[in-house]
Amino acid sequence: MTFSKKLINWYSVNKRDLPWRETKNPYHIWLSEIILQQTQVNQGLPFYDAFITNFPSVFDLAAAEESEVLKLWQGLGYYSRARNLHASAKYVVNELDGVFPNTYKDLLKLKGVGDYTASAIASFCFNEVAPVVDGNVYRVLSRYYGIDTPINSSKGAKEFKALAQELIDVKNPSDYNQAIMEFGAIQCKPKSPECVVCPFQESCVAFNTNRIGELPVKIKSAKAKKKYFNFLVFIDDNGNTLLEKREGKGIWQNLYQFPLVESKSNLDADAFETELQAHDLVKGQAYKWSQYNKEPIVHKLSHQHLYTTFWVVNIKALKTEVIPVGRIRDYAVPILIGNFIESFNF
DNA sequence: AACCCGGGGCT
DNA sequence: AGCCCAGGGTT
Repeated sequence: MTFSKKLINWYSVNKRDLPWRETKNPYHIWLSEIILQQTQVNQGLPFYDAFITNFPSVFDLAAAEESEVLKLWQGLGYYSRARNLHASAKYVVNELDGVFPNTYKDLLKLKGVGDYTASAIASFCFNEVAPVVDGNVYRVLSRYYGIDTPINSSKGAKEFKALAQELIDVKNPSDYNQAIMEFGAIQCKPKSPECVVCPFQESCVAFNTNRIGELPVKIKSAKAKKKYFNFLVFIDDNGNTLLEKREGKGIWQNLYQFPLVESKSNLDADAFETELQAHDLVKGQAYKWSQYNKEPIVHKLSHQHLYTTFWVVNIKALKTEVIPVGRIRDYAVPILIGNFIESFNF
C-alpha cells in the first residue's frame, strides 16, 4: 500500500471530532485555519466557537469594528492574525461580493493567508491538489524519510514542499492533507511519539536508525531579549483610570495598556519616584503610589522576556481622556494586562 | 536569510 | 527558569 493510502486509512480510524471537520464552508475553514496558526487545537477551540457565534458569516465579520475583533481575539496572541482576518473579510465582502476565493492562487491574495493556509482551504473545501506543509508535516516526513535538512531554512521549505507534492493523493487531497497533519499531531508527536503502535514503524528511517529524537532538525532562534515594563495604573478621585492604545510596529499593535514606562532594569521605589515625578501625566500634581507586585511578573514572548511591575497611582484628577474603571473590560488588552485587571480590586 | 510577532505547556 | 511548539509578514 502507498504511503498516502496508509495514512488515509489511519486517519479514518483515528481522527478526532472537531467542529471545523463538519463543514466545507470556506469561511468557517478559513477562520479555523487562521486561529490554528501557531496554536494548539485545545487552545484555539473556544476562540473558534466564539467567532462562529459572534460572526456567523463573512459579512458579519466585515461589518464589525476592528476593536471588536481584537477584543474577541484577546488572549490568543499573534494579534496581526486578527487584524489581517478582519481586513480580509472586508476584502471578500467589498471586492468579491462576499464570494470566498476558491483556488490556491486566489486564496494567497488574502492578508494573513500564506502557502500553508491557502493549501489547506483549497484542498479541504475545493479538493484542489495542494499539499499542506505545516509543523506536523515537517516532523512526519523528516522522520519517515530521515531528512535532516533544517525545516526552517529556505532549502528545507522547498525540499519538503516538493516531497509533499509527490506524496499527495490526487484523488483525495483533502483527506490526505488532514491525515498527515493529524498523524503528526496525535501519533508522530514531538515528544514521546507512539512508535510502538505505529503502522509505519517498519519503513520509518528515523525509527530504524534510532534518530526519532534528532528529527526534525531546526535552526536555533536567537535568545529572547529582556525588557523592563512599568505600568502606571492611575486611579483618580472619580473612579477613573487610564488606558492607551499601542500604536506603531512592535508587539500588541492596536491593543490597550496602562501608560507604560520602560526602564533599563527593575526600578526600586526611589528610582520609580524619580520617573513618576518627571512624567507628563502627574507633573506638578499631588499623588500617592503603591507598588502592586514586589517581584516582577515575567511575561515570556518568543523574542522578549518582559519583567513587569504594576504601580498603582492615586491622583486627584487626570487632565486627559479617562476611562471609568467599570468600563475597563471593554478594551482589548494583552493577557499580561488582562490578568492584572482580573486580580486587582478596582 | 534574518528577524519579528503571543501565549501555553512541560520539566 | 529554561526548554519546546508553531505560519505569515517585513526588512
